[in-house]
Amino acid sequence: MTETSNDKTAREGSKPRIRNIAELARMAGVSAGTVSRALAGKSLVNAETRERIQAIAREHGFRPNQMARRLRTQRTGVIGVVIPLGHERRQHISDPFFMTLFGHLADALTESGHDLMLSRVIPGDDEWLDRIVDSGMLDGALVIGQSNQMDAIERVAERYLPMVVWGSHRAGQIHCTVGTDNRLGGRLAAQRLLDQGKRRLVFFGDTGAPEIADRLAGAQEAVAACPGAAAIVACSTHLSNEEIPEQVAGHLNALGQQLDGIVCASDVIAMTTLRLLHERGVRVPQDVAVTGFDDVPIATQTVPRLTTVRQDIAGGARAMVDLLTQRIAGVETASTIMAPELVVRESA
Amino acid sequence: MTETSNDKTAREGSKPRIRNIAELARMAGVSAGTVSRALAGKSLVNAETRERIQAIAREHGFRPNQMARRLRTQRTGVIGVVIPLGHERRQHISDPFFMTLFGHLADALTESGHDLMLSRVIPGDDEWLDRIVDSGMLDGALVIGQSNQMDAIERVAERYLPMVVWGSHRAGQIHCTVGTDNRLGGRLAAQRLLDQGKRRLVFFGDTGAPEIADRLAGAQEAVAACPGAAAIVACSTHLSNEEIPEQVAGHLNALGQQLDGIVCASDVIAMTTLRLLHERGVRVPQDVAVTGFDDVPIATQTVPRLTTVRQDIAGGARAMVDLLTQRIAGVETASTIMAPELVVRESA
DNA sequence: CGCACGACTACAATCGTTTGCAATGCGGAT
DNA sequence: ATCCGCATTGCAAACGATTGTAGTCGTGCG
Repeated sequence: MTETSNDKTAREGSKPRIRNIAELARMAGVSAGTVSRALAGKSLVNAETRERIQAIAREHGFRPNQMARRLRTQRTGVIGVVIPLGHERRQHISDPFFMTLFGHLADALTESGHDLMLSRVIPGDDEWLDRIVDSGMLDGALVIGQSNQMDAIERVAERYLPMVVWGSHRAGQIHCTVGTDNRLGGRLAAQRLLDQGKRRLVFFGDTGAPEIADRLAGAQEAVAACPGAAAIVACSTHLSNEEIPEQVAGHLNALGQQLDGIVCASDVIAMTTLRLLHERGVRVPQDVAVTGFDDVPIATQTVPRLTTVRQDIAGGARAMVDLLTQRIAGVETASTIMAPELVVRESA
Repeated sequence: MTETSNDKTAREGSKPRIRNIAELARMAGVSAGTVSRALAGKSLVNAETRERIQAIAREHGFRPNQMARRLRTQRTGVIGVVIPLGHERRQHISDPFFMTLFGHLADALTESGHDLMLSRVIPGDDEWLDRIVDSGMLDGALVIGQSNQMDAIERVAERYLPMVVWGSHRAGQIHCTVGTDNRLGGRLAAQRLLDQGKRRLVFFGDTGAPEIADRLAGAQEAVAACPGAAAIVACSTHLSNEEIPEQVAGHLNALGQQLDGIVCASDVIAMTTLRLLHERGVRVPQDVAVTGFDDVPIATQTVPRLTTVRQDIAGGARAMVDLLTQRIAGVETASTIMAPELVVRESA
């Protein structure tokens, strides 16, 4: 304890902290402007002075104040990542899909030299997104999921270019999205079940979000095109972890033997469904087949392993950052729709 | 399309954008200082003028420039959340435990009126943390996991007060941590297996991180105290999702019938272990019992449901934010060690 | 020897707020 | 009538960097 204090004092004594560029300038015997240029590594300053200045800065661990720099240059290097929790107020952020996407976004942004600022918002009014993009500390915004906030997003997009949204693209929509063809994805999932001879399909998911609604629509298309298949039953199931087990259990009880295939709107829902079916002694996929959606990492570790519709999350994250970079530069980009892919494992 | 453009023009025409406080001041016929006070809702300005100014601001969607504000006030309202990826370079961020903690941190910070800036760093030199805390845009920093970077963290803690770290607390350590008593946790897990009559225990985890090393140490203690139990076998298993299946499979193959209990360093490792045991026809928990660690949400949805050591993640997040708030205010706080809790489900 | 030029470097304006202090105006008390 | 205090508001100095422009110095060439 005592030693520690001494060390600390000694260390700080040898390195009086430099507060700003002017102080460093005084120490180096030059002006503030020169220091600024030297630290930026510009060639306008004599190589020798530059080296000397950088040496002092390194020695004292000096780092120019970012706020001042950003105020002056009018660019922050910060990208806002926004997760609107419109239809899901609880722990949405722990959803593995969002987290995986978020992780890849963090990677891509870091790589392109940006910082990432997270905002989780529960939209209270219709100004929530305005507040974020007008905060004056963002070079651009990435919105993860449209939730039920299409209107607010659309309105901001009319005037704010550097924004890219993960989600569905609807005809005539102004805001730039990156997303999977959810309708096709839903169709692929349902088709797989139909191909396995299933005829009484059920859909678990919350159609309040446009992505999910599209998945259901796709599944319905597939069923409608299959003679002999019963119309698909849509069961509302929230995405939040706490509520899934209870809701899915409720659906399963209510439906009884009335089903032989389940299209789940996400892998998390599917995982819970698998467990509940197992507990009821229902064999998967023989008695009931189950498909997921997303193909998050844990989908490969379920029992049985999950047949699911894969979204290219890493590719999507890269696309979002690419598009955003262009939009920051003033280019008006078009939306990107990625093709989903059926990954057949054991559950269907 | 055409309508859209018109709408846009009309909208923008009716609301010329206000660039700064001075412009607003001119419109309101007052000085910039008054506007500043009015927008801050201070009582020094006449209630009537204040209302008028706020009305104009609202009308034009004006929001004071945060960079300037922060430069002037010398506080950013931003907390940095840092995830060092020292011993794990790949997709560590998608680890459910970190994500759950991260989500709760985001909640707690939002609630206390802070913004959150994420930095994932792969420590290349020993200055990575210095760069972050000296960036001049953070009021404080929260470090998630010590990885193998104790030294760098410790060095920064000597001079930088507003920092709180999730992880282990070692004697004489300067930096403030919040974490679980990992040694006790490891002991609880191993003891559970011993209580179930298991005698040949194995540990899966990467002891490069101090938390994990503590868990192993605890498990070893329990085994050492049990007559007739074989010394625990430690198998290095990385935390990254991609590598777990392969490594665990390798361990299981190598060990053959030599084990009847597995202490996993995380729920994710446990989940994969369960699946691989299932594929090999090994019954859990009859033939081999398995424990996890963390009690993340998915632990309740495995087959069979996972017996695990629970960390109070939500409580930990709150504690981290509380301590950080105190440290920002200049108080030197002590570390918090939370008690782990054995959650018995089906796997052990 | 003088002048022009190149290479640096100093000076000062600027970014948009916040905030201590001074100034103004008005009403009431002496 | 004078003065004091209170409630407002204006003024101007920070905050700490960046950057265009102007100035200085030494050198090479005519």
